[in-house]
Amino acid sequence: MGKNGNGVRSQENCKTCVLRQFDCFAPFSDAEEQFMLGFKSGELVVEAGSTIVLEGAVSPHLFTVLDGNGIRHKSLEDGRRQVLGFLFPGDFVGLQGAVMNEMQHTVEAVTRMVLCVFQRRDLYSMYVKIPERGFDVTWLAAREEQVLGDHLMTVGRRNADERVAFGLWLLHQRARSVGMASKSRMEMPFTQQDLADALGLSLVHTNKMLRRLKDRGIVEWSSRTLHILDGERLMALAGVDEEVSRQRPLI
Amino acid sequence: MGKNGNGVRSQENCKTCVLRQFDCFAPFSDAEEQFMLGFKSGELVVEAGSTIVLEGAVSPHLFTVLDGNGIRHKSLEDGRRQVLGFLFPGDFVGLQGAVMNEMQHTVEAVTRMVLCVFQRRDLYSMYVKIPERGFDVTWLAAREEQVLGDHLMTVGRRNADERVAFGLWLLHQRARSVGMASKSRMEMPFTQQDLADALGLSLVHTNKMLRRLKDRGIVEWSSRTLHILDGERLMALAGVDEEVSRQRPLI
DNA sequence: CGCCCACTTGAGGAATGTCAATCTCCGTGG
DNA sequence: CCACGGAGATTGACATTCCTCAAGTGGGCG
Repeated sequence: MGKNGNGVRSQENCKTCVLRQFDCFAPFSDAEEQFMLGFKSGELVVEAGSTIVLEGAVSPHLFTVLDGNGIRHKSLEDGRRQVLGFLFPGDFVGLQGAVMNEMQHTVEAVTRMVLCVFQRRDLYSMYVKIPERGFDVTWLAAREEQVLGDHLMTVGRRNADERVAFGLWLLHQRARSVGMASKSRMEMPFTQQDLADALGLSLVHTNKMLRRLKDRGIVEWSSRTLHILDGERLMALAGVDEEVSRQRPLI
Repeated sequence: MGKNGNGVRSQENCKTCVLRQFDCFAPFSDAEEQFMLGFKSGELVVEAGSTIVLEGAVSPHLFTVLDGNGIRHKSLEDGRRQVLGFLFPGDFVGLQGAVMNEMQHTVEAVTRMVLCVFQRRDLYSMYVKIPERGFDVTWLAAREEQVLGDHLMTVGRRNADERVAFGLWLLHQRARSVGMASKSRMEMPFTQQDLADALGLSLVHTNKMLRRLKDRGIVEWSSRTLHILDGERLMALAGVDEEVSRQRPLI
């Protein structure tokens, strides 16, 4: 796994991609892999805290997260920040910029991240050469819309403890699907501020709700680790059902 | 314009589609029209209050709104409702159901609506035969994601008067783009409850914010009509810039 | 050792929600 | 023609949630 100067690493085989081990991703055909190899233009490694794409900017790149975590967020002039989503391995980044022209949110690395890099200008040819993959991209966009819909519902209509429960459940769920968490334990890369900004709550109030969840024996979050003490009650409070997560495409 | 029994009307020529008159939609090539004629499977007319697609259901159809208004919303068991968006002519409905398998929100007619109907099973063939249109569908999905992101930002981080200003500005903007409003006046098909549910506010508080906006000479909403009294201040309060709305695809 | 960042906790206040009463249309039936 | 009823809008009083401010604590790292 060679690495050159500015963080862009050399290409690798997509079949052996580290993400392929997880059964949450749909398998690849040979024809697909053939195309994807040409589509992939390199790998990018960024340190924690780096901005990957900036709101309002036009980027020539698209990414798939290979490793690490990030967040997508928007900010108002006065600094109020809304986190739109948390990034995990397998997530596709920058589609908005590729089809519209400009990203309407910022993407930032929370830990060190490794990203698979694509050229925006090649995206359309994918629709022509491998329509199935084009369809997959639409699938991902529709999925993102669904997730944002849930998120909006949570922020708009649930109260603070429900929101926090929802946020923690979501993070745990996502981490588990890519092997970053066990059934009851998760290494937490995000801060309480990140969570608060995702849920439309203040940091202080979020902290108090965490305290309450701990007192109730539902979850405990301390020293960068999240413990799920009572998954059933967490899900009940979050207002979610057990997810029968079918496979999703991986670009 | 023949109409048969249960509200499904006969096909028409897409070039003469009522929506083509608006320059917010990108033009059609002949090849595209050829395909779209085959893709279109009919028209559907529904009365105000009807449900078009139901959360959790699998529908064999996709729609483009030809006339009228609707809302997309989700509800919790206890009745709390979140409006995800307002539907205007040109909007594409049911994509989630077509690519995933199940809609995660309900779509409901607020006025009498006319919809152009497509078969879900034909969608994939569009990607194969007219990749450009497949790309357009992705464009629409990405756009929807962007709009939901703005919406989430508003609900999560703006206070009540900003939210109401944002909601009214958005409705006016959308209505204008399809000729349903003048620069300072709009026929309002939605209720204050709809707006409140979109903004994550109670009906009562939304009403009080409307009162305040009226007292400040910014907007006035009475007897189903919205008057924009001071567009500049409305936009400032809503925290938006003048939209340089480029053309968008019409499916 | 000391600083910085994330987290924690309490106190007080502002924003928003809930409840309840009333009003204004507008359509329907007598 | 008028009485009635229902849906949406409006307003005031009061309750609650959540935010802001302020003052910590605790651990990691230079």
